[in-house]
Amino acid sequence: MLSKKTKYGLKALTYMAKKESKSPVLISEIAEQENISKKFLEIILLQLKNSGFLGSKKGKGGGYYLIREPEKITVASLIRVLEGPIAMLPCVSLNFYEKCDDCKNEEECSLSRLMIEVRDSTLKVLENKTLADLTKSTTIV
Amino acid sequence: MLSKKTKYGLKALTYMAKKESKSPVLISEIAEQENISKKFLEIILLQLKNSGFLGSKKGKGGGYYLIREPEKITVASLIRVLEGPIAMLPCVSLNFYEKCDDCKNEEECSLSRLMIEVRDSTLKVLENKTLADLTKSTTIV
DNA sequence: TAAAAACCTACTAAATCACTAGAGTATTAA
DNA sequence: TTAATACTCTAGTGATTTAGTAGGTTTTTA
Repeated sequence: MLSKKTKYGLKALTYMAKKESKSPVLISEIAEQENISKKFLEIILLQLKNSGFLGSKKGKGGGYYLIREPEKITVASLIRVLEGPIAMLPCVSLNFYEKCDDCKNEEECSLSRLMIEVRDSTLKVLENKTLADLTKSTTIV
Repeated sequence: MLSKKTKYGLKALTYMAKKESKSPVLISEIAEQENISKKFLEIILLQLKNSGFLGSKKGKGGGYYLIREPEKITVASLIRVLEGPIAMLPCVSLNFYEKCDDCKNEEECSLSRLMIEVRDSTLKVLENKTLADLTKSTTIV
């Protein structure tokens, strides 16, 4: 399960990507349009800025803006920043690997092979979807 | 991420499935062999019993035993009992559906189509893997 | 009847989640 | 230069979940 933070983050970015104009978008505008608590969204957008996805401008006419093109931002990379690992177990995570403390040795673990399979099938989807894909209307598909 | 409860549950069941003999297996034996806290494992196995995967016998010579054949128990069904939803968002879960409170209407949600895709690719793996698959050695594969 | 083993009740410390309050700081338009 | 704007930072909070622990009860078998 994704946390609300991740869900909100993805929605906010999608909202920003949908707007063609490159002028900064207000936190409050996104919060209102997407039904997200403004204060909570502040934290999320700041984190996305600190991880290099967003830029910001203070003062009147300010707001947040995408730094890279939506086509170049994979959903996988966003989930990793907002949520953490994508794998179901830390011991099969590519980016957040942690050793199992209950396993004698990893090669013998009955779960790891399966969990690697799940991870790879999830990544196949998430690494190939970008922010740009999220902006496309879903109703017709 | 799966909770330790789910991980332990899957490991414990795999351990039981690996033993050919149909005689009951002790909680303490599983706990020791799989490095799981015995008290915590009690809770887990009880839950698996209450959801119809295990039977039990009290007193000397007692223990837990699998009710169905390992080949007939999908990993997906176990995760659903131990962990809950497999989907990344409640609003795209097949078995634990919950409405989004921030979405105006679900058809327009930018995330749902993607999350359905992730769900289906995960299920494709988990619905087709059984406890019997988990008992097979992973080293040679 | 004694030991074994599952079962049950209750509790807990720590972490995480989903926020909220309020002050601070940088920018810009008037 | 002042006032408004809008991001930034610090701090805290209530609810929930996680991962257990303690200790006693019931049932079964030898």
